[in-house]
Amino acid sequence: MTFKTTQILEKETESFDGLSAESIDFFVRMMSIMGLPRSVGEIYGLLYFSEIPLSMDKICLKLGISAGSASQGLRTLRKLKAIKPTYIQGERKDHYVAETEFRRLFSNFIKEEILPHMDSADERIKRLEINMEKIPEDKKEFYSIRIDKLKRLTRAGKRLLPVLAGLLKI
Amino acid sequence: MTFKTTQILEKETESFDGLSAESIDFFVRMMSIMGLPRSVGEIYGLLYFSEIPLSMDKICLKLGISAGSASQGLRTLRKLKAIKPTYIQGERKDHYVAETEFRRLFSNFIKEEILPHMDSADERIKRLEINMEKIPEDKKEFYSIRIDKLKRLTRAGKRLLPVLAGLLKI
DNA sequence: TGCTATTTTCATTTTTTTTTGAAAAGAATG
DNA sequence: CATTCTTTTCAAAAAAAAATGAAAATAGCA
Repeated sequence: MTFKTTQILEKETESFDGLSAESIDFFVRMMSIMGLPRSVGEIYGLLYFSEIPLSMDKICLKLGISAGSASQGLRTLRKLKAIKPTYIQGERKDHYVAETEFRRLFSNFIKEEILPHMDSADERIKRLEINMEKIPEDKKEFYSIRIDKLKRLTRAGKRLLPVLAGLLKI
Repeated sequence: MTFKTTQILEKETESFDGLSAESIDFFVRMMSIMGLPRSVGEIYGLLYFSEIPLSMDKICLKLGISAGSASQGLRTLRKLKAIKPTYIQGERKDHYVAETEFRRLFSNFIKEEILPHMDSADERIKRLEINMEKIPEDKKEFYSIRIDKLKRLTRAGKRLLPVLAGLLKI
């Protein structure tokens, strides 16, 4: 007893079951902690609990999102290697399955989304040091201690974050 | 040669120097990665490079932000223990200094902002399992493998994240 | 207690982010 | 290589998040 659009004849249902709904909810929240938009979590959540690879238009249909959103979301998930394009015999459209190894997912998230910020942080610290030159001698100590802390922070971040994903055995 | 408002007579300058500007820039970006609003980064960045404790109205004045923003931002920073209220002899206003031990800062961030999400994730997983009951026997394996992965993910998160801050020696 | 200084709250406004949808670009097929 | 199917792009719309500012609440002092 599933809803079908009149325009397109589909073999699969257009709506999703309770399991998918909960899964989508789960990943929408998780991705939102990671600063990723709702649509990205929705797509991943749908794929995570799908036994078969889904095409973009099926994703739009099931989630009720626009082609633009789906295209953007799939791009983001591809970049994070959170989904895999899968060849389907005799199908023209791309089909996607979820990458379920979270270790890989987080490792890519750190590499793509966090570490680049660390590099630009380094540049900002360099500019801080340039500004230090104008500081009177007697006040330099306070500032250089603080700048040192920032340096150690970015160094620790760059070292620690990649290790973090490695500790996940999932 | 500093700008002074006509209404309020101040001993300190209202504008901030290049060092503060870079510091604010640094923390605005860092906090934004952590999902915290601009104003929070601005306040922390200002305090981080201030030799003296600052009152809320001084913060508003220096950053050009509203009282509401400052109040909200200070509340957030207090909750994260990223700033310390400091008693100043003969001053009625609260004054704040930055907590510069990043370890403590991140540890509180994880405790306050991340771990609560893990708990609600657990509840969503419970709901997933309830939905499992309606799944036909022959399809159960696929779904229970995936649910298991989610369980292990939240368990790993709850164990790993608190350790992470401990690894920082800053 | 009453007065004043300070901080918080919150409805409204502003800004930023995300989504939409239609047009453009890019494949694949016959 | 022309046609059709599919995906991407991007300006505009919608939604979400953050900031404002004035009123309310709170705290400190005489």
